[in-house]
Amino acid sequence: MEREHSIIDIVRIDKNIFNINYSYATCQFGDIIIASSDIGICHLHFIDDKAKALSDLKQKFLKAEFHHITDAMQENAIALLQHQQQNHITLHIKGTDFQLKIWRELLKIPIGKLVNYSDIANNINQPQALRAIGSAIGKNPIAYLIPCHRIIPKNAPKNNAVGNYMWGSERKQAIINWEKSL
DNA sequence: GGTGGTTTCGTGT
DNA sequence: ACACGAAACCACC
Repeated sequence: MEREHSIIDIVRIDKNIFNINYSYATCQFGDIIIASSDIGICHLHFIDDKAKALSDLKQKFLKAEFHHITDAMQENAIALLQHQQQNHITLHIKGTDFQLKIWRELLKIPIGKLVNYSDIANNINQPQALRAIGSAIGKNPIAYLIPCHRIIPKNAPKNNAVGNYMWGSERKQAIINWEKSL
């Protein structure tokens, strides 16, 4: 049997994280905060305000100690989202079984490809779970690397739209355009 | 062609 | 037990 090689894989957080490194950066789509445990990237958000971004992060991992450090895992992830390299990345995140299933499904969508919510529903054999899928995608904790920007409503092309996005449809459109131009 | 009600499922409360 | 969504579908206008 052929082993599946993915650039990105997901490990579920199954106990409290004690140490988290975080840093701020600017990428082609805006400012981000990125954080890592000793296992993998645990948080990546587009941000407007650093202080608020940090307090949101701390709120999510109440028992952890935070260190303002840029580590190799973060650098690796930032390089990957700028498509400057193809090293393997581990994401270390919280989620229900259903959410992890959806997020792993999103990781299969190639760069530049757009799919709709029905496609995802059919892929996981739950064609009626459309709204649940929308919610799960919206709760994705790792911006860009889990490519929620590649999911658009079924009639979006006809409406010349890209649908909703946690960090604004304009940014979603910008990311889609950028990937198309690669 | 557009609009509003209905179906449907996972989650947080 | 109940209400809420990053959806889709259908009937109706």
